[in-house]
Amino acid sequence: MTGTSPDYAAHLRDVGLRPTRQRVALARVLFGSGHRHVTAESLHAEVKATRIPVALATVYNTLNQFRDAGLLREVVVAPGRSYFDTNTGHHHHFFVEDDGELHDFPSDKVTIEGLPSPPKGTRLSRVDVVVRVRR
Amino acid sequence: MTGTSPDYAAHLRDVGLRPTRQRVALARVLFGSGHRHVTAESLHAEVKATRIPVALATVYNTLNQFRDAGLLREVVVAPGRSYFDTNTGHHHHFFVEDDGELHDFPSDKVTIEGLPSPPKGTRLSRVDVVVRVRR
DNA sequence: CAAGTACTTTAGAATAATTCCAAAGATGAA
DNA sequence: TTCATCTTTGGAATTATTCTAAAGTACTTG
Ligand SMILES: [Mn+2]
Ligand SMILES: [Mn+2]
Ligand SMILES: [Zn+2]
Ligand SMILES: [Zn+2]
Repeated sequence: MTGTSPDYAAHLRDVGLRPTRQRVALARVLFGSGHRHVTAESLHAEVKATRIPVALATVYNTLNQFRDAGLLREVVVAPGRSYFDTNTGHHHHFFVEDDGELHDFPSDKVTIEGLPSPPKGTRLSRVDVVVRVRR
Repeated sequence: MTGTSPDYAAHLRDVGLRPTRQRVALARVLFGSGHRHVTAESLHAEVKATRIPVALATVYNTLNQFRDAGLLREVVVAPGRSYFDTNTGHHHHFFVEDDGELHDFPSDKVTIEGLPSPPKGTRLSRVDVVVRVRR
């Protein structure tokens, strides 16, 4: 073992969320290993497998809260297909259309130049690049 | 008046679709004026306003068929928010997060360099750039 | 630590977008 | 015209997500 497990309760308090049993369990699964792309359903299944009771509605609530708190980023790639991404840094995605897989790629090698300025009255929020590929 | 109205029936036959009354009506609304971003609902409302009876299911069927035939492109920007775009040429989008508006911008001024090669076993299908902005 | 209050979770109902179904209708090849 | 094939349609079904109101938990304060 290389390190102690992070103090998720403290992290949650930091962003203004009470460290409830289910929020901590969700955080553990989400942030315990490398970066991940999950759906509400897939995350729900995973957490239930850890024997901690969580309702699907709670998973949705929590994912939305984590997103709003900046802990997660939401990526929409197809109708009815919304992923939550634990990688909140600058990066883009490959989306494999056949099976719905999502893969990160770093944005530091990618240059996007010549973007027009935002429509008047608006300010830039984020630039999403999705590279769609097929098998 | 500057020109005769396009022969939508012929266009439809060209892509292997029977020129039914509703498909022609939908094509007319979709392609009769400049480029558009429509939802199934909005298009349904528009066509019904022309006094041609169309079921919402038919609008969905037709939009999917037109998309598969390459007459339309589908743009997904938010969960539950799918637009069909009559502009199938190379271009990208501004998405105004507050109100869901979508605006085109040409891709010819934009340079995207340094994209990594697609994951093995896949070939490139399309690159979508969505610039999210806020009011 | 005991209370009390505010915040959370939850099951299930509700919504919204989209697809499916089987029957009725339209299209076009012969 | 005839007939097989393709389309349309209303309504039910599906899927993703949100809402509701009641029951449970976390923090503040005394
Ligand atoms: Mn899912
Ligand atoms: Mn819509
Ligand atoms: Zn990612
Ligand atoms: Zn467009």
